[in-house]
Amino acid sequence: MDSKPFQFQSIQQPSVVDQITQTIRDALIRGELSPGQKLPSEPELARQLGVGRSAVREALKVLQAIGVVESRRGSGTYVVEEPSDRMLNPLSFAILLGTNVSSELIELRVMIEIGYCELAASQATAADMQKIEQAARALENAVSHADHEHLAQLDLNFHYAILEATHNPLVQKIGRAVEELFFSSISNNFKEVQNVEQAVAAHRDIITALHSHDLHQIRTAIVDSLKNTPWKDQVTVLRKIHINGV
Amino acid sequence: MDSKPFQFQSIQQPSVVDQITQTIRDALIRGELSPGQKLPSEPELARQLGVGRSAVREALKVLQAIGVVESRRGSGTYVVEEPSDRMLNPLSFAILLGTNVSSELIELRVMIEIGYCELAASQATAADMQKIEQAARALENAVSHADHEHLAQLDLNFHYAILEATHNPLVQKIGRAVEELFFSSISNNFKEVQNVEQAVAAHRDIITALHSHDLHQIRTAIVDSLKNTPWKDQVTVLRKIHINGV
DNA sequence: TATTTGACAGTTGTCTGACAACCTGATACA
DNA sequence: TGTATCAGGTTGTCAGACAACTGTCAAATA
Repeated sequence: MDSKPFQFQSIQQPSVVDQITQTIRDALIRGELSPGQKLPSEPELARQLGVGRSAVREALKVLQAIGVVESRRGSGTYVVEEPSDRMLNPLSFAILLGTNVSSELIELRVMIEIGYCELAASQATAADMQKIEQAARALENAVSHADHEHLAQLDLNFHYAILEATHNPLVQKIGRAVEELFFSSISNNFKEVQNVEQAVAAHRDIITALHSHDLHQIRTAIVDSLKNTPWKDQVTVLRKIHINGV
Repeated sequence: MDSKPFQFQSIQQPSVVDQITQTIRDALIRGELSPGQKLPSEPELARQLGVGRSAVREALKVLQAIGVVESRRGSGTYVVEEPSDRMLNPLSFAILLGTNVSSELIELRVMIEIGYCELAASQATAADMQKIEQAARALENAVSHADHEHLAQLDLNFHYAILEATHNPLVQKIGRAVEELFFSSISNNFKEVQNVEQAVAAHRDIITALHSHDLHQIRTAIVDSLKNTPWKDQVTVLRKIHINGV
């Protein structure tokens, strides 16, 4: 007889480290730990939980990477006061793995960029707009005498300036994460001067659009700005996005 | 004399663990490590990088928590094949930390929701639309005989259905993260039947808007759907967002 | 007195070594 | 051929050690 043996469901103990992470997380949920508060020291935590210090450290390192706690050498480990920049960093990892810089990533960029540009248009102060224009000029002036990496950074700065005009840290973090993903692509794209000039022109269009406060104008400016890229062949995606003759 | 002392710029070394994380991250970006591939063993990594095994372990634990790699005891550590769902969501920690449903979070939600709804409108197949309508009906039918937690889950499902219609895993992931953040708020809001009914009506408007493929209609449907919420008082934010009489 | 310096205990960062639990593939055996 | 056993490698966890750093407080200094 070749009857299959009964199959048990694989039982898996959560690792000690995961349990520690969970424990601290639960303490946060229950409000037993509040922002700014200091955690027990690592040896103390190890003693309380009956585990080794290494396990505690690994757990804390995870919480730290996620942005929940912050360790200060010589002082202690604290629950963060305000969500740190790192909080959304993992997002870029996820993005990296999920896709190979493909049409999906571009769709995401279009969506996010349109979103934060509209928000920026509605929230920007005069000073914000000045900074944005300043960032645009910086790229403009550097076109002739700067390597493509530096130029890409200036391009990034332009988008960061817009993000700052949203006055929304959350949106800024997501926006940054998305833009950074394109850095290397942009950098390579800027090896040819003509592409840089196209970017400069696109930036100018975006600025005008921001000033206009007109949704359609903003959208077209963004979409156009992304048409002159290494992924021209995926413009199909872009076309899919603007629906109503926008 | 009370001349101010010279001020040095604070110099800070990134920690060894962070450097390791960065190193592996870079290898991923450069494509030197592809999904499914096995990493060197911990002692080997420690040797190659000239660091202790603890540091390597902490770095790997971080990458593991983020969902980038997966460690199999007795076998080795591998780059994950497909981004796992158990990847703990960094965003959800934000809400634990007193970043409670603030105006910023709502802005983000409006931005993301409008984005993915437009994308869904352009990409949805007939089957997708059917699933969306089905999800809407599920909530509708449950209004009278279900607790508010269950109702909130159904509300969530409706948005998930829209997200699936985008056919973009990346957008889905981000969309889910954002929506989940509002789960508890939604849940509480649904304690009163009248609010559920408003949500049902809003869903119907959204479906109509999706069918229409009209940008303006989609935007207004989304914005309206968010007006009947516990954060009515923050509608100012919403008003700021639609710019041109949309 | 007011300020700086120095010593000290406590904390995190990192390394090393050790062992248990576990997986995998090869080997020996029936 | 198919099965059981074994050896080596790998991760999970612990323990101990030391360096680097921080905050505190008393002593020395102006």
